[in-house]
Amino acid sequence: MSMFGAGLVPPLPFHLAPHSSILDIHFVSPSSSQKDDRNDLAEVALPVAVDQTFTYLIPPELSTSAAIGARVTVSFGRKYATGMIVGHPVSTTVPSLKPLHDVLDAHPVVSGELLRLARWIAEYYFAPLGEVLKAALPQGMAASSKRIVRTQLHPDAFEEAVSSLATSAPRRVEILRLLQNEGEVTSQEIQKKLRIKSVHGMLNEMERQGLIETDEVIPRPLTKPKMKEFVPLQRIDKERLSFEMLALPPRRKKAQHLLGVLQELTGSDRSEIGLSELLKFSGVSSATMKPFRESGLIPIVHREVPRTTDYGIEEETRTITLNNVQESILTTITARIEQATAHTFLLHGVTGSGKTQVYIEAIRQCVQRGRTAIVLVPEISLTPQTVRRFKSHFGESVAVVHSRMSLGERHDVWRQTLRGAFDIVIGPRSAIFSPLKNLGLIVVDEEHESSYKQYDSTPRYNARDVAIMRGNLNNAVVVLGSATPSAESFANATSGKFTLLEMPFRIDSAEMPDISIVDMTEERKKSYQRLKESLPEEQRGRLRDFQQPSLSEILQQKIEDRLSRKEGIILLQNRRGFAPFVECPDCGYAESCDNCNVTLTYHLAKKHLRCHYCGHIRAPHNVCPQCKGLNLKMHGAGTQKVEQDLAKYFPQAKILRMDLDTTSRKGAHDRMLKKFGEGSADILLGTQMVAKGLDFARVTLVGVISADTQMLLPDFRSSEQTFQLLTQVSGRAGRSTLKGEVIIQTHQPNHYTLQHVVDHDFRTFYEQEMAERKELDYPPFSRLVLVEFKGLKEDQVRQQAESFARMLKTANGTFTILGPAPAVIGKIKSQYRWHIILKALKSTDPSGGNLRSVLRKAVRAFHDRKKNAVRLIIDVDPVGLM
DNA sequence: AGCACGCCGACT
DNA sequence: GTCGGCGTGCTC
Repeated sequence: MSMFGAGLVPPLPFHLAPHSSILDIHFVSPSSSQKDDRNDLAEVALPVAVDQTFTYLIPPELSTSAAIGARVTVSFGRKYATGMIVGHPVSTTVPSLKPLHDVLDAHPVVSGELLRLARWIAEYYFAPLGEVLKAALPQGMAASSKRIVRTQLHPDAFEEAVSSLATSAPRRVEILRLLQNEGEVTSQEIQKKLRIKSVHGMLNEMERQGLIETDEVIPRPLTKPKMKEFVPLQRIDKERLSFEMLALPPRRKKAQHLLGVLQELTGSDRSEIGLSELLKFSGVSSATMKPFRESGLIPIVHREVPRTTDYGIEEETRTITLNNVQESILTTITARIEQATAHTFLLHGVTGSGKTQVYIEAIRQCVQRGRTAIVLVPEISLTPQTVRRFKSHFGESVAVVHSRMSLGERHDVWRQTLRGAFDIVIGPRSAIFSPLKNLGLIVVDEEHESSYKQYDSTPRYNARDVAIMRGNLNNAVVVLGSATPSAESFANATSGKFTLLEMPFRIDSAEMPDISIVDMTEERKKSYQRLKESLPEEQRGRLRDFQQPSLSEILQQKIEDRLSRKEGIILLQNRRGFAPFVECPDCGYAESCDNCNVTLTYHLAKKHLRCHYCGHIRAPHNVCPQCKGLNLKMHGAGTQKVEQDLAKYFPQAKILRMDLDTTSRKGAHDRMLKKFGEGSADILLGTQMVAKGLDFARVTLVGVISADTQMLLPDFRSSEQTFQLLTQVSGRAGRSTLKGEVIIQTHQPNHYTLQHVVDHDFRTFYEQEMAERKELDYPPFSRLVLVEFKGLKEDQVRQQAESFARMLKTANGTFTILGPAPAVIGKIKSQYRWHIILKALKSTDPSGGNLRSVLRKAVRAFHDRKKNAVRLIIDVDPVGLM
């Protein structure tokens, strides 16, 4: 059964077709309502990689609870799976229906609006509806069963079985021994520990022999909700309270005080207080409390609360004074919120222009009008600093979701949100699915960030675009904010699809930093010359080993200067490890990964080579394996190399290195930022994570070690991403009265991207970038779909890709087909990768409808062919083409 | 995806 | 008979 009505044009990319009505795709035509219609069928979406839903029978005892949007467990194949009811078909052609096993939710956990959003995502991003819904729920809510294995054999019978199988069936003996040691194990654990490939066949055979028993059990990962005690102030008997206060002996000062505090509280407009807050506030122990609890004078109720993290003291004031620009923008946004119609704004404000203050005030306006708000932020910038800012303004009514939270915490927050406990949710990508009712505003901060796009698993959605769609469905206002908007969004803003709001100046009249470019090719010549002159004639042979220092002379001077003035320094090197290449200068051999087509990076701490794609680790060669030469050399510089150079030049400086390797431990990221903010470190050196979302007044120097790493990548977005990153990191400099300065090192000093970064000129960059995009028909002039083929055997991958391309070509669509060709990185984790890039011009296929329908047919045909040792991945609006 | 089922070949 | 490997087809 198709999830969508047959023959309908698939959904159009909304921000290009703002008035599409294609969302009304699921309906039952009135003529079909006959008296033989059934009412005992449920259409269930399951998180499996097949593009269809499944029909189940609703047993009478579940008929009242089997509502659309409720989760159900069902028998699926030999397993139990958790799915969601997405419809109630009135008839079916399925010959044998299974009944629903259970309904897990008394009330729907996905509203009609969210379900419609999920359907749109499924259709637009070519993902099964069940997988979309799974992504929209907290982890663990859509679990499928595991096979639990145990043995009930009597010890004597057990030993007998073991000895009789000892020679004939060694594998079974291993399984029995494992069960003996561990008690119960899952089939996956057996597979992993004993490295058995086809466990299930073996388990089935053993079950038949009576050696073991197995059971399908759905794990219950949901932790117990956290309960808290509250004192409901309205239920306190005030007269009795005064009476008992008088009755207390005078020496019981603590108790007197406690009751006094309570008396005051009952007179306030508070309706309740947490017991722990009450005790803390009145400075008494729970022992003092005990008799009152027992006598019932102070009533206690237990209630579920979310596990909260302490984000520290509220530093900021609750009131914000907006400048004129901010004020007028706020008025514009508020007016739209009041209209309660969907509308998208692009808020383009330079770094330090006070966008967050506008968000906060807009949210306040929204909440005051009884509506709710979602704030999306890139995960990396969801630091305690950011969170505290929102917490201090909205307190208990804001829920925070971030990656450092446990599954239990996230689950609690989600449940509470569903129940209506929050007006505001702030979180990364997945927070766009927050079950808020009466949504009025969605803020997407740093809308250009590629982390909004889920690129590594289905559904491959972009939360920014999903936000716009959710805004449409909920009549909510969407505010996309950025100092460096994506070309797509800016094009939509100039064409009038979005409303452009601009904040061209920094607040509090802080100045933009001075940015200068250092030509590293010149630097190289200079330092080579200097070295040559410093060496005596007979030692000049050593110049062959000359390695350019990672810091130019001028950057060194500037660092020296800031160190002496005790001002903060941020250095960006967007590459981790020590050296990204280890090569033999004699024969050209380069250390590369066995599983991936990439070079290995040398890591100093462990003195090993590491693959940044698959994690493969091995020791470096001492002798070139190709020519037996002894001259293997390291090239390029990662953060570790820069750190080493810094330590050499500035032995007295305290350096914090922040990259994936130093922040993998929980909380490390926050601790480092805190340390740097306090001034107990001088230099913050790191990958792009130093560029995002931090705001330290003491930073007056930003250095970019190499602008080239990203800029020269073979990807159509590389200029744009470089511009964004450099502008962003530059914005870290000089955020207060101290003027900031930025030094960018490059071998491409005349590249247009860098020139516009220096001039703080987004507009001109944008125009030039648009010209480049137009030349090659890239977005926003076209829409792209990346079709990837992946498999262990290259010839199969190539063949599948070629036949897929032939299918597309014979369909004679109006779009361009590039490839198939091996991907830029031709192999990752031992899987060969081939790509087909589809490009539909907006001028010829404005809705993308032609591309979608042709592609859908080809995908169906591909899956019908079944011989699938090759995986097909469809990535709509990909962020990168590599 | 996850699993069953069938078939083959090696080993015993 | 046991076990691993591989291709194919299905899940309401």
